[in-house]
Amino acid sequence: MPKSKEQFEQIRNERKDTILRSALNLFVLKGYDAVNLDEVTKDAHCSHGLLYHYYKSKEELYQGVIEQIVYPSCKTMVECINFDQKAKFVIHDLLDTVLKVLKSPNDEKVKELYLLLNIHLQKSLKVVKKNEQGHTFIYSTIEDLINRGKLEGDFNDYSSAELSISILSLIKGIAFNRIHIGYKKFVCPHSEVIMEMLLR
Amino acid sequence: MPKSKEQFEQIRNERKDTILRSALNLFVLKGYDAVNLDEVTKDAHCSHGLLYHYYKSKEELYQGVIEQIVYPSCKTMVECINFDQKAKFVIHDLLDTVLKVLKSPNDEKVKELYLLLNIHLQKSLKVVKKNEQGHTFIYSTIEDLINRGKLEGDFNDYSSAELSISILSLIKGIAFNRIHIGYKKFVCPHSEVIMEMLLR
Amino acid sequence: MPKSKEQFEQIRNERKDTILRSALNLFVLKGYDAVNLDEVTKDAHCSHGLLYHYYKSKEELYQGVIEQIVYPSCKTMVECINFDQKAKFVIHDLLDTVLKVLKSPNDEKVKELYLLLNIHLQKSLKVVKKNEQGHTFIYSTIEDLINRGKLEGDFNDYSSAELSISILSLIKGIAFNRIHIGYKKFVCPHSEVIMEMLLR
Amino acid sequence: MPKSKEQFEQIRNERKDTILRSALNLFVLKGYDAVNLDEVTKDAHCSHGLLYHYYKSKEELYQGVIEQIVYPSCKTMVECINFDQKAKFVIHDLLDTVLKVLKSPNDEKVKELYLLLNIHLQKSLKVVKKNEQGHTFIYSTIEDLINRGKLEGDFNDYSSAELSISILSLIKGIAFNRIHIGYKKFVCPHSEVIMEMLLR
DNA sequence: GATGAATGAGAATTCATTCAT
DNA sequence: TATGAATGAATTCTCATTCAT
Repeated sequence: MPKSKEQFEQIRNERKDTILRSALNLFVLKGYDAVNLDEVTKDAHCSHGLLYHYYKSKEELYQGVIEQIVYPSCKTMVECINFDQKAKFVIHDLLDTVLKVLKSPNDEKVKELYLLLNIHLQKSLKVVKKNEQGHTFIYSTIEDLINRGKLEGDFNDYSSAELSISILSLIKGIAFNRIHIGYKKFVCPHSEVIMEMLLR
Repeated sequence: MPKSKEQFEQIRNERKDTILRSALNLFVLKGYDAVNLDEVTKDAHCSHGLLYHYYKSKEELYQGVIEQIVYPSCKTMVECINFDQKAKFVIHDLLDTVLKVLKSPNDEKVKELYLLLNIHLQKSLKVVKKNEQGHTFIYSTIEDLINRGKLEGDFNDYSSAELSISILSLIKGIAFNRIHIGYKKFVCPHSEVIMEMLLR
Repeated sequence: MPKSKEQFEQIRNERKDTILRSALNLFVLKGYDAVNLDEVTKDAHCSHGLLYHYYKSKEELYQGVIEQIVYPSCKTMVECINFDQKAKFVIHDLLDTVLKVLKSPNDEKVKELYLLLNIHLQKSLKVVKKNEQGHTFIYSTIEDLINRGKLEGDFNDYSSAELSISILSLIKGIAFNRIHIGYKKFVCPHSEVIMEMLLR
Repeated sequence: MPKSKEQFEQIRNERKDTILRSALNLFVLKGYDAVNLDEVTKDAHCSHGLLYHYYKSKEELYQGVIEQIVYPSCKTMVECINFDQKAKFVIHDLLDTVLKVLKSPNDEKVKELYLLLNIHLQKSLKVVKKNEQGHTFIYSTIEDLINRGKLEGDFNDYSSAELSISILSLIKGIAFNRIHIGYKKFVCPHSEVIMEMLLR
């Protein structure tokens, strides 16, 4: 008697998730090109065949990581933020959310965030091209918030583009440190330090 | 008419330099692993044989890039800074120097700076291990300056480690943008914006 | 209400037939090596497990196609021909039978015929080796008929081997066209044209 | 002192030719899909790397075989035919040329001819798509000749399409036999037998 | 009888590196 | 010094086949 559709579905999802987790981990630590699929299959305790059963190529595996893990997870992170407050509080909350993740010992979350901020490192990959808008979306969201904050009289007069780039560059750099230095040695700036760049 | 020793020496150096330049360019744009030496030789208009005549391996080529181009060039950038002023002026000058490079259309200099800030991306390479101190040296230099600035009463009370990491992360992130967005679209923050994080 | 043995038997046979049909179709269109069993299972709406339940290997599947479908079907085609007439009428009838199949829009029959004529394309397969006699049987049947036709004074004096090879090569080639050009564009020669090669 | 351009060119061409010859041979005998590149490299006494140095993929190798060997060779075969005679003589000459090749013990030429007539077996390959016109060109050339022959009063009244397809199918089938049966057992029809189909 | 996840050997492809000249 | 052909190990990817249920 064959398994029910639901049973198969579950097996599939669990296996795919294991594979994606291993892949995420390695992609973050070594970079797309330096990862070889042997490592991934070993880490995920599966055969090459199975990996290719689920993902047609290395590139699709990367895409799976981004779309199945990174995006949903990062969406959840942001969802609890109230965008109806004054802009300075929104940005402060965003920074706090991000820094909280980075300060936590939960490497999984950190890696997801890192990858979100650094997908475009692999410029030649389709997923990346496909989501370039996604990336500019983040930028313009921040920029809009900064503009709002200026109208609300809280932020200084430097150009919003300049300020948003500074904020995001900073976060990206910090995430990078967190990954490559590790939880223990990592020193995390307070959100207030960063807010200094914006506040008048 | 046989060439003199000096002439040979010069040809040698010019060829090596061409190769290093091509390599630098590609390493920055694609990352160490994604670069294949065929591209390098094509870009440098030389044969595989010649490349291997000068550099024993891909890794040594990378090392050559770092030690023959990146370090000397970055040293020069910093040399004109007067470290005897008050710390806040030193840091301001440093930021100005860096931002000036990033704002200029001179991609060569930008790439050198970018690589300086991101060598440690290739953790497995010998050069990188060898120069980890180099990297920590940059951090501690900044941290020392910040400590001095605090004593001089100019900087706020956030931990110096935190502040130096913020500053460097920020610069790294900005350099990244400059590289991947290109000269034309690049928006560069003023050093004053960055100084806001430090000043009380 | 449990199914009776006959019902099971029927389900079995229907399933096997669906699989063989899909396989036949793909083998004809793409050739043995280019077919992968995934396509077959998808086309036949069955699982890998089931396919392997019925046929122990790709090769046995091919064999099944030949022995369960191609041979019986082609036997039937020929059965209605009266071999007691004069040879020239037998050959004419054979040609007409074959050309009628090729001219009809019934792709199934066309494919069966095509495979009959081209089994030996897959020289390494067991079925093919096993049935090489089958193939030479066709040749010698034609050759015998031609010999008879000569004695009956109807055919010209070219060697029978030569003539039988010509006839069969021609049919094979036409069948090939029918398959790869499709029903609509296919132009079919009249049996009389072909008979011209034989008649004195 | 490096080799001169001409020397390199010659080495290249010799090696490429060896590889193409091995490939041609195997493609003809086993079919595109059944050939594995290991056999090719072994047969050509070269490494995988070298094969890929010259041909970017299995498909390009096939293309090389067609364009570098098959086409030029077949062009040469046809070139010595005088197209200014009466159509029936042109066709007769064409048939003679082809049959002469097939009857000769020179397998190389036979294989080239075989591949010319059967490229379209690999429908999915680019070369084949690209040269579909090439194939229809052959058909229409023959058809035109037959039309001319009709006007000249030499050929019968069956449709030219039908006649040209018959002629070509026949040749294709005979070539097939020659390849798979081998020089020794091969029985070749006289061009006169074939002409019977056309002549009134 | 039936399912589709899982395997692994083997095929295609890439690329750092060597070598003869 | 300089060339580019040549290598082969490593990597990506495919697919016939097995297996637990």
